[in-house]
Amino acid sequence: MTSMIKVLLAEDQSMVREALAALLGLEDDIEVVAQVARGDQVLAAVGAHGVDVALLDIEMPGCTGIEAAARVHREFPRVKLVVLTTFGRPGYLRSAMEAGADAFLVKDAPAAQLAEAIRKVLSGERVIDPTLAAAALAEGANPLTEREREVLRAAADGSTNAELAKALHLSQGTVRNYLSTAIQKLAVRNRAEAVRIAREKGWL
Amino acid sequence: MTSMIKVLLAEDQSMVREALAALLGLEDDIEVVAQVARGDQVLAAVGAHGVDVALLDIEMPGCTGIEAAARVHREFPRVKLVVLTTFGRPGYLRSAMEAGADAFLVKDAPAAQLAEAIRKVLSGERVIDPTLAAAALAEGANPLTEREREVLRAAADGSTNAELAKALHLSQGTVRNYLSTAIQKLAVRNRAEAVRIAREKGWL
DNA sequence: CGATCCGTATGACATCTGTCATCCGGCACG
DNA sequence: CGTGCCGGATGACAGATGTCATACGGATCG
Repeated sequence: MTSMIKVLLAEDQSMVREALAALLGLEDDIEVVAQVARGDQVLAAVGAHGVDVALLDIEMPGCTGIEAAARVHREFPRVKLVVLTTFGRPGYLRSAMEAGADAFLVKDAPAAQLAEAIRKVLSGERVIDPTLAAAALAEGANPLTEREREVLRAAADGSTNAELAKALHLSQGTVRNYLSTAIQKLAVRNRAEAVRIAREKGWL
Repeated sequence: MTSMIKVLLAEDQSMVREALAALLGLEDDIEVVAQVARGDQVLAAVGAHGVDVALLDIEMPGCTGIEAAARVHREFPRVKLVVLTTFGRPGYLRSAMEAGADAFLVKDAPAAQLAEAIRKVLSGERVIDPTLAAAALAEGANPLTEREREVLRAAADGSTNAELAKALHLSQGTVRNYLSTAIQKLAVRNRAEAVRIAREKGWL
């Protein structure tokens, strides 16, 4: 072979990360040259190792894989980005694409698709599950405003209106208004459902 | 070597499952003889392949890895059980141990501990993260009654009292009473927090 | 410039939620 | 046998939540 494909692996759970490394290690044209456990370590590692492809989990401490993807895309536009996630939320796919991802894989998919996706993005292809792509398009864009998202996110842990108001420097009435509009936009009956639905769609 | 250690791998996410298989495949005394993606397929697979060790993820469709562990323990008491989970919830550890697990690992732990744990349980040892064990002991037992757990579980998706009452064949007042006592036992201020805390502790 | 949307806020109102006291029947434990 | 605890229920009450109308300043867009 002319040269190995250099891959960075970003995933917070060591066992999964090292297992994925073992999996990719079985491919004789792929070499895992760096592993990180936090989103905020991705950029530095990409710079340090001259990687060809970054494989990014979404759920990570530090920053999400999507944010990391956006940064890498800005700083190193030639590095290919594969986003890997547990949750096939259409909103995630949308954000990942906006962040410049070249492939979007769910961990439910067969392992063989991983190496395959790495080779495909390197040859300029994009890799997206067609079912997910359809779902993302069918779902439409996130209807929530930035503020509504913030309030909903803050309300997710069961905080009361008074606590939300204090935390976000808003009046209690305003908090209620935002939650009310969010509840209506999501067509649900209370904040708890709103949080759940927004999460499921990847809108939070 | 005299004989390979036969391992069953139960984990719903194909990519993770096959990656773990690749990882274990690197060990020359371990052989993954079966893989399943659902909890309710574990028992049959254990019976069919004469496995020495079953490696069980907790979060799985069909039934949880803990339930699967309990069944295997009843039917095949000589099969060693390693429970693997994303979440280091003390309540999970407790339930896993009660189900007859020999080892309890979190996916955060270094990959090397996996093969190590498999060898240790086969030699009769138990493998438990000491930090987690301490947390499980410090936390005490689940204070919620079966009914309180059920109601809380049903309330987790944001259902209203009326819906809960209908779904559980209870009066609305009774639903409120159960939620109220659960809220007090968990020392929180509303059902949303109660759900969150109970989840975190693995009491749901 | 006017229309529209966002962020913020208030007040009033209806409904939902959480608490408490109280009750019943059943079951377990000393 | 009494004393608890659990499952189940009712009614009353206070406080939290959700809805609606309305308002104002700023931004954006035609």
